[in-house]
Amino acid sequence: MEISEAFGTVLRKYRKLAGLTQEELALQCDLDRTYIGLLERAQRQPSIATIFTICEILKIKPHELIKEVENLYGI
Amino acid sequence: MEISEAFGTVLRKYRKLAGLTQEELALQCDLDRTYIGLLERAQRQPSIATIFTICEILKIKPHELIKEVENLYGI
DNA sequence: ATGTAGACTCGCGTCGACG
DNA sequence: GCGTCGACGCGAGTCTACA
Repeated sequence: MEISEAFGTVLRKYRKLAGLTQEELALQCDLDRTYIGLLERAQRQPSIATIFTICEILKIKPHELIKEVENLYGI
Repeated sequence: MEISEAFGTVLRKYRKLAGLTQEELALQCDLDRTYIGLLERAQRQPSIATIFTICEILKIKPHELIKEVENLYGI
Protein backbone atom coordinates (compact mmCIF):
# COMPACT_ATOMS: atom_id res chain seq x y z
CA MET A 1 0.00 0.00 0.00
CA GLU A 2 1.23 3.46 -0.90
CA ILE A 3 2.05 5.89 1.87
CA SER A 4 -0.45 8.59 0.91
CA GLU A 5 -3.07 5.87 0.53
CA ALA A 6 -2.23 4.63 4.05
CA PHE A 7 -2.45 8.13 5.44
CA GLY A 8 -5.76 8.80 3.71
CA THR A 9 -7.26 5.62 5.09
CA VAL A 10 -6.17 6.36 8.64
CA LEU A 11 -7.30 9.96 8.38
CA ARG A 12 -10.79 8.97 7.24
CA LYS A 13 -11.01 6.43 10.03
CA TYR A 14 -10.16 8.93 12.77
CA ARG A 15 -12.30 11.67 11.27
CA LYS A 16 -15.34 9.41 11.37
CA LEU A 17 -14.42 8.26 14.86
CA ALA A 18 -14.48 11.91 15.89
CA GLY A 19 -17.89 12.21 14.28
CA LEU A 20 -16.84 15.02 11.96
CA THR A 21 -17.60 15.74 8.31
CA GLN A 22 -14.76 16.73 5.98
CA GLU A 23 -16.19 20.22 6.09
CA GLU A 24 -16.23 20.47 9.88
CA LEU A 25 -12.73 19.04 10.19
CA ALA A 26 -11.40 21.42 7.56
CA LEU A 27 -12.97 24.41 9.28
CA GLN A 28 -11.49 23.58 12.67
CA CYS A 29 -8.08 22.81 11.15
CA ASP A 30 -8.18 26.05 9.19
CA LEU A 31 -7.68 24.04 6.01
CA ASP A 32 -9.74 23.82 2.85
CA ARG A 33 -12.63 21.35 2.64
CA THR A 34 -11.54 20.02 -0.74
CA TYR A 35 -8.03 19.48 0.57
CA ILE A 36 -9.22 17.11 3.30
CA GLY A 37 -10.98 15.16 0.56
CA LEU A 38 -7.81 15.11 -1.52
CA LEU A 39 -5.85 13.77 1.45
CA GLU A 40 -8.37 11.01 2.14
CA ARG A 41 -8.33 10.00 -1.51
CA ALA A 42 -4.50 9.94 -1.45
CA GLN A 43 -4.05 12.72 -3.96
CA ARG A 44 -1.94 14.92 -1.71
CA GLN A 45 1.05 14.39 0.63
CA PRO A 46 0.59 16.34 3.88
CA SER A 47 3.51 18.22 5.41
CA ILE A 48 4.48 17.54 9.01
CA ALA A 49 2.82 20.78 10.09
CA THR A 50 -0.45 19.74 8.45
CA ILE A 51 -0.29 16.35 10.17
CA PHE A 52 0.16 17.99 13.57
CA THR A 53 -2.68 20.42 12.97
CA ILE A 54 -5.12 17.70 11.94
CA CYS A 55 -4.11 15.45 14.85
CA GLU A 56 -4.72 18.25 17.30
CA ILE A 57 -8.30 18.66 16.11
CA LEU A 58 -8.85 14.89 16.03
CA LYS A 59 -7.53 14.73 19.59
CA ILE A 60 -4.97 12.08 18.74
CA LYS A 61 -1.19 12.14 19.16
CA PRO A 62 0.61 12.39 15.81
CA HIS A 63 2.87 9.44 16.59
CA GLU A 64 -0.18 7.22 17.16
CA LEU A 65 -1.60 8.15 13.78
CA ILE A 66 1.82 7.64 12.19
CA LYS A 67 2.10 4.23 13.80
CA GLU A 68 -1.10 3.14 12.05
CA VAL A 69 0.18 4.54 8.79
CA GLU A 70 3.31 2.43 9.25
CA ASN A 71 1.20 -0.70 9.71
CA LEU A 72 -0.84 -0.12 6.57
CA TYR A 73 2.25 0.90 4.64
CA GLY A 74 3.94 -2.25 5.83
CA ILE A 75 7.06 -1.33 7.77
CA MET B 1 9.52 25.56 20.11
CA GLU B 2 8.39 25.62 16.49
CA ILE B 3 7.53 22.35 14.80
CA SER B 4 10.11 22.58 12.01
CA GLU B 5 12.68 23.55 14.64
CA ALA B 6 11.74 20.48 16.66
CA PHE B 7 11.98 18.25 13.61
CA GLY B 8 15.35 19.69 12.63
CA THR B 9 16.76 19.10 16.09
CA VAL B 10 15.57 15.50 16.22
CA LEU B 11 16.78 14.84 12.68
CA ARG B 12 20.29 16.11 13.46
CA LYS B 13 20.39 14.04 16.64
CA TYR B 14 19.50 10.78 14.86
CA ARG B 15 21.73 11.51 11.89
CA LYS B 16 24.73 11.88 14.18
CA LEU B 17 23.66 8.81 16.12
CA ALA B 18 23.76 6.91 12.84
CA GLY B 19 27.25 8.32 12.24
CA LEU B 20 26.31 9.89 8.93
CA THR B 21 27.19 13.24 7.37
CA GLN B 22 24.44 15.33 5.76
CA GLU B 23 25.96 14.35 2.44
CA GLU B 24 25.87 10.60 3.12
CA LEU B 25 22.32 10.73 4.47
CA ALA B 26 21.12 12.75 1.49
CA LEU B 27 22.72 10.31 -0.92
CA GLN B 28 21.11 7.27 0.66
CA CYS B 29 17.72 9.01 0.93
CA ASP B 30 17.97 10.11 -2.68
CA LEU B 31 17.52 13.69 -1.53
CA ASP B 32 19.66 16.78 -2.03
CA ARG B 33 22.52 17.49 0.38
CA THR B 34 21.51 21.12 0.84
CA TYR B 35 17.94 20.09 1.58
CA ILE B 36 19.00 17.99 4.57
CA GLY B 37 20.80 21.08 5.85
CA LEU B 38 17.69 23.18 5.30
CA LEU B 39 15.61 20.67 7.27
CA GLU B 40 18.06 20.61 10.18
CA ARG B 41 18.10 24.40 10.26
CA ALA B 42 14.29 24.45 10.23
CA GLN B 43 13.96 26.25 6.93
CA ARG B 44 11.83 23.57 5.27
CA GLN B 45 8.78 21.47 6.27
CA PRO B 46 9.19 17.82 5.22
CA SER B 47 6.27 15.94 3.70
CA ILE B 48 5.16 12.64 5.22
CA ALA B 49 6.85 10.76 2.38
CA THR B 50 10.16 12.53 3.08
CA ILE B 51 9.88 11.69 6.78
CA PHE B 52 9.35 8.01 6.02
CA THR B 53 12.26 7.92 3.58
CA ILE B 54 14.66 9.55 6.03
CA CYS B 55 13.54 7.31 8.88
CA GLU B 56 14.14 4.23 6.79
CA ILE B 57 17.76 5.20 6.20
CA LEU B 58 18.24 6.20 9.84
CA LYS B 59 16.81 2.82 10.85
CA ILE B 60 14.21 4.34 13.14
CA LYS B 61 10.44 4.01 13.09
CA PRO B 62 8.73 7.23 11.96
CA HIS B 63 6.40 7.25 14.97
CA GLU B 64 9.37 7.18 17.33
CA LEU B 65 10.90 10.20 15.65
CA ILE B 66 7.51 11.94 15.65
CA LYS B 67 7.13 11.23 19.34
CA GLU B 68 10.34 13.12 20.06
CA VAL B 69 9.20 15.96 17.87
CA GLU B 70 6.00 16.11 19.95
CA ASN B 71 8.03 16.38 23.13
CA LEU B 72 10.18 19.24 21.86
CA TYR B 73 7.16 20.92 20.32
CA GLY B 74 5.37 20.57 23.64
CA ILE B 75 2.21 18.53 23.10
C1' DA C 1 31.61 18.60 5.67
C1' DT C 2 28.40 22.36 6.22
C1' DG C 3 26.02 27.08 5.23
C1' DT C 4 24.33 29.99 1.98
C1' DA C 5 22.40 31.88 -2.26
C1' DG C 6 19.92 32.02 -6.73
C1' DA C 7 17.14 29.98 -9.93
C1' DC C 8 14.32 26.35 -11.18
C1' DT C 9 10.27 22.58 -11.26
C1' DC C 10 6.45 20.67 -9.36
C1' DG C 11 3.26 19.57 -5.87
C1' DC C 12 0.92 21.40 -1.56
C1' DG C 13 -2.89 23.94 -0.15
C1' DT C 14 -6.63 27.59 -1.51
C1' DC C 15 -10.74 29.14 -3.73
C1' DG C 16 -15.23 29.20 -6.41
C1' DA C 17 -18.44 26.50 -8.62
C1' DC C 18 -21.08 22.49 -10.05
C1' DG C 19 -23.30 17.86 -9.68
C1' DG D 1 -21.92 16.07 2.52
C1' DC D 2 -18.68 14.68 -0.85
C1' DG D 3 -16.03 14.37 -5.52
C1' DT D 4 -14.30 16.95 -9.07
C1' DC D 5 -12.65 20.63 -11.98
C1' DG D 6 -9.71 24.76 -13.18
C1' DA D 7 -6.90 28.18 -11.71
C1' DC D 8 -3.78 30.09 -8.58
C1' DG D 9 0.21 31.41 -4.97
C1' DC D 10 3.73 29.66 -2.63
C1' DG D 11 6.66 26.43 -0.53
C1' DA D 12 8.97 21.67 -1.09
C1' DG D 13 12.82 19.75 -3.12
C1' DT D 14 16.77 20.14 -6.92
C1' DC D 15 21.00 21.84 -8.81
C1' DT D 16 25.20 24.62 -9.19
C1' DA D 17 28.51 27.20 -7.07
C1' DC D 18 31.19 29.59 -3.58
C1' DA D 19 33.09 30.17 1.05
